Amino acid sequence: MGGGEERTIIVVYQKLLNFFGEQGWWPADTPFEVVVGAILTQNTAWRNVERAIENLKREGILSPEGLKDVETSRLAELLRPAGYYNVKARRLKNFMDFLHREYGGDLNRMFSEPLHTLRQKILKVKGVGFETADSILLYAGGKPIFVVDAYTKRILARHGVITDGASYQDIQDLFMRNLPRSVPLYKEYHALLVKLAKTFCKTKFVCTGCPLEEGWPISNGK
DNA sequence: TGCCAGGCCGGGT
DNA sequence: ACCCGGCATGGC
Repeated sequence: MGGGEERTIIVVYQKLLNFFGEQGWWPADTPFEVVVGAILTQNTAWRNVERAIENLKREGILSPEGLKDVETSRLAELLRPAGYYNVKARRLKNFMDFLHREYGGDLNRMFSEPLHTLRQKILKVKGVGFETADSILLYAGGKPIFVVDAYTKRILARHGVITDGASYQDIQDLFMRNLPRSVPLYKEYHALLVKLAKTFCKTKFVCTGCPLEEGWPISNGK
């Protein structure tokens, strides 16, 4: 680590971008769909989230009004393929309550709030933790905040950049103090880490063919 | 078949 | 300030 920290963070990005190319995240048609997807993808395979979102679209309720008005039990049934459907129905409802109560159901109004204020408020919504909040802020709101997920932790830990005990804030700070404050960069970097994990880290313990292994900046850099 | 997936909450140390 | 069990479907 030491003085190589900044270089490490940037070199990893360059390697990933060079290897995989632009990812163009988040996979959604609208900012509202990003919000819904961020909650539904909690500890869940994205393919299953897509099915649930398809259900919401088919029923014509993928909107602040639609999700506010739908019966929670019916919403849960539509979310079934995404798993944890009772929990997630409640969490979507919680966020809708918040959105309508504070901003009249208008995402643009919500995102007009200053980043730090908004982040604290979103984190108070039951069912929205650090990753979900930051995903919403970055990918739906275009706010400059770096998203840390299980993949990010696993990849950094495996390559000795962090220790297992590193907190969300530790890791987020690591990225944000070593990168320019750029929304497109934050978006792309996180997307590339997910791409890397999905491609080469099939389980928590196996990581074969990882493009970071060759010439890993920790070992060669310095 | 069992383990895992783009977490989070509530209760217990 | 951590640590754990619970929540649930679909893919490999």
